[in-house]
This record gives sequence, C-alpha cells and structure tokens, in this order.
Amino acid sequence: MKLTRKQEIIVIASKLFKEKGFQAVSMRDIAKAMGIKASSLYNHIQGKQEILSTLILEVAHEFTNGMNAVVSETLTPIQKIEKIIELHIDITVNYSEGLAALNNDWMHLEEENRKSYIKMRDDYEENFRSIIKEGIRDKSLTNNHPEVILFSILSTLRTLYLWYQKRGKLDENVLKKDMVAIMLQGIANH
Amino acid sequence: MKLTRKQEIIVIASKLFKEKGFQAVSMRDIAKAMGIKASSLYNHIQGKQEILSTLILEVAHEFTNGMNAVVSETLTPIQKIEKIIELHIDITVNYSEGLAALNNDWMHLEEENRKSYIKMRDDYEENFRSIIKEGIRDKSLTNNHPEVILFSILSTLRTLYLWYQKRGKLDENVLKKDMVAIMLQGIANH
DNA sequence: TATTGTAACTAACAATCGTTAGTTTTGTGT
DNA sequence: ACACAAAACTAACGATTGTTAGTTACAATA
Repeated sequence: MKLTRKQEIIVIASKLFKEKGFQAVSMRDIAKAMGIKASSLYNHIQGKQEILSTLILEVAHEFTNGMNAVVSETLTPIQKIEKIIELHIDITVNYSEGLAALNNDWMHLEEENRKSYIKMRDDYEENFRSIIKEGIRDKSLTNNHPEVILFSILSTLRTLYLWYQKRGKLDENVLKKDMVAIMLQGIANH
Repeated sequence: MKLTRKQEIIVIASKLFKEKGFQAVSMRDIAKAMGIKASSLYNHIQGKQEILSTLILEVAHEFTNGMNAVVSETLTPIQKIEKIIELHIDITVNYSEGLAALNNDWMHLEEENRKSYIKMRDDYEENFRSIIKEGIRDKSLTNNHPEVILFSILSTLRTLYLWYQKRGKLDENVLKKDMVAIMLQGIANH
C-alpha cells in the first residue's frame, strides 16, 4: 500500500524522534530527511505538534482497543495477562517508533491531547490492575503487592521496543513464550 | 550538609529535566527556578552540558561501582541478582532525578561523555549477562533465553524511578522483598 | 493546448536559544 | 571603614526555532 505524503512525513519524523527525542528534532531536520525544505512540510501537515499527536494517539488507541478486547472476553486472569503480553509484543513490532514517542514525548503534547492521552493511559492501567487483583483474589496469582506486580510487568512490556530491534533473530512467538514464562513462573528454577 | 551553589543548580535543573526532558528546559527556566537570571548561572557552572554530564556520570559511576562490588563477592548467581536488585532500589531512592536524565537524555551528552557513558552501560550489561548465564549453566535459573531474562529484569529496575514516587507509602524493604519474589518466583501461584 | 491542483520553492518573521562581556551589588574578614 | 571575593545584574551576540506569505515547477485532466 502506498503512503500519502503526510504519512511519509510522519514515518520519517518518528524515526528521528526515536533517536533524539521530539524537542531535539527540528522541522528542518525532518525536511532534510525528506529531501525537501522545511516550509514544504506545511503543504501536508498543520505543524510539528500534529506529527507528535498523530503518532502518539494512534498507538494509544491501539492499546485501548486491545485492552477493551481482552477485558470483554471471558478468560481467567492469567489468560488475560497472556493476552496483554501478546498485545504489547504486537504493538512493539508494528509501532516501534510511535511507541518511543508515546513513552518519551507524551509530555510535549498540547493540553487537550495530553489530557486525553493521560486518560487513556490511566484507564489502561486501571483495567490491568483489576485483572491482577482478580487473580490475587482467586489465588491464581501470588499475594504480592498488586501495584508492584503491575509496574513490574508493565515496565518490561513498555520498554520492549528498546530491545526488540537488537534481537531481530528472535522469533516473535519464541519471544512471547519466554516472556510469559519469565513473568508468570519467574527466572528461578524450582 | 550544605550544598554549594553549583550543587543547588544541578539539583534544581535535574528536577526540571525529569519533568520535561533536557532539551525542553532552557537555561532561563533553570535560572527562574533558582530566582536569578540565566547569565548568573555561569558564575557557577561552565554551561548546560556540564549539568547534564555531572548528573548522568555520577549515577553511572554508582552503577559501575555497585556492579563491581557484586561481581567481586563470592555469591551464588541468585544472590548476586538479589544484590543487583538492591543496588537499583538504593540508587532509585537516592538519585531519582539523575536516573531520569540517564535513562532519557544520555544521547544529548557530547561525544566524549556519551562514549564513556555507553562504555559503562555496556560493561554493566555484560556483567549482568554473565551472571545470568552462570545461573542457567548451574541450573539455578530457568533455561529461558538469557537476553530475554536480562532485558526483563533490567527494564523493571531501570524504570522503577517512575513508580517509586507514587508509592511513597511502600517501605523500601517491602518493595525489595516483593520485587525479588516477583522476578525470581514469578507472579503465578504454584 | 489550456487549466487546475499538488507540492515544491525563496524569503522572511518574531521568538527563543546558549552564551559572553562588562558592571554592580552583596557579604565577609581585617 | 576598607578591601576583596562571590554572586548577582544588564545588555547583547549570533544561531536556530516553528511558522507564514507569496511564488514557481510539474503533472494530470479537460
């Protein structure tokens, strides 16, 4: 499928953002990477802020939709967690650069978009938290502090994009299997 | 203990960097937070870059020294991993803002400092990797891909600073116990 | 061939950036 | 009261920022 010029700009900008961060990339940097002048970018986009918000909100919606799908299924807490791990891996593979922007540059979103991003993130975490608490209640999960469990898993899943590229040789399914094993069973042999 | 004016600047700047990132904080922002003019900062520091490098390299040395101490002790791989978790928690508690800079803004270090930071980080990871491989060899650790184990643990430890503040009520020792349990035994009840 | 829309261009804007030079204020010890 | 050092100030610099206005090149369509 052929990209529109606008999409091309967003793809190229996202790669620069991932390397240097949103604030360190100028419109002239983006233009140079496209082989055009900075002012020409404005034939296709409204401004720098639009690039960032498009990138981040697209990924945020992927997470929200994915989580909603998981929640609405009738599964055990552990099965739901496995689905969530799968969701993160899929998004990491398909939206690596957007994920970097979401993790590192969300605070540079303008007021309105920042608010709706934070809302989506909070809702996402709250759904995840509920699943964990449910698992602790029915004794399928260990009785550790739910907040520590939540952040341990989420930290790993959220920074997967930093590692996935280096591990290109590692198959997506093998990665999923190992990650599920490590998070559920731990790394100690017993 | 009383801080020098230089140290005050670095403390205040680090808090701003943690919120907005290095590039989004101007010397005028830092000065305003200090209640002085931007040019007055130069009576105490060489420039913006010095603030960043001081912050990051200080924390990086903490990690290096801590890891060297762990490696030189005669402990089982699992005991070494516990020590490393402890190390990260300690650094998180004492250098929260520097840790944020290290994680998010290391790429804005100038050539020489960036190189030495990367060297320290690579050495750190290599030491950690060796411990994990040793654990897999002697069967005290599960036979998952060592790289996946490494990144799972390190992701959690490295982003702890993002969560620790919210969980102020959680005692440092309880946190350590839960994190060790989760990483070693997993979260599934068995 | 003439028209039209797309996408590039040049030139410039006001604002802000890190930093420097030179000067004045403030506080301390004699 | 005086000297001296520390630390603030004002003013400005050249560079870079995101963005706008107005214009030109080019390709497809009528």
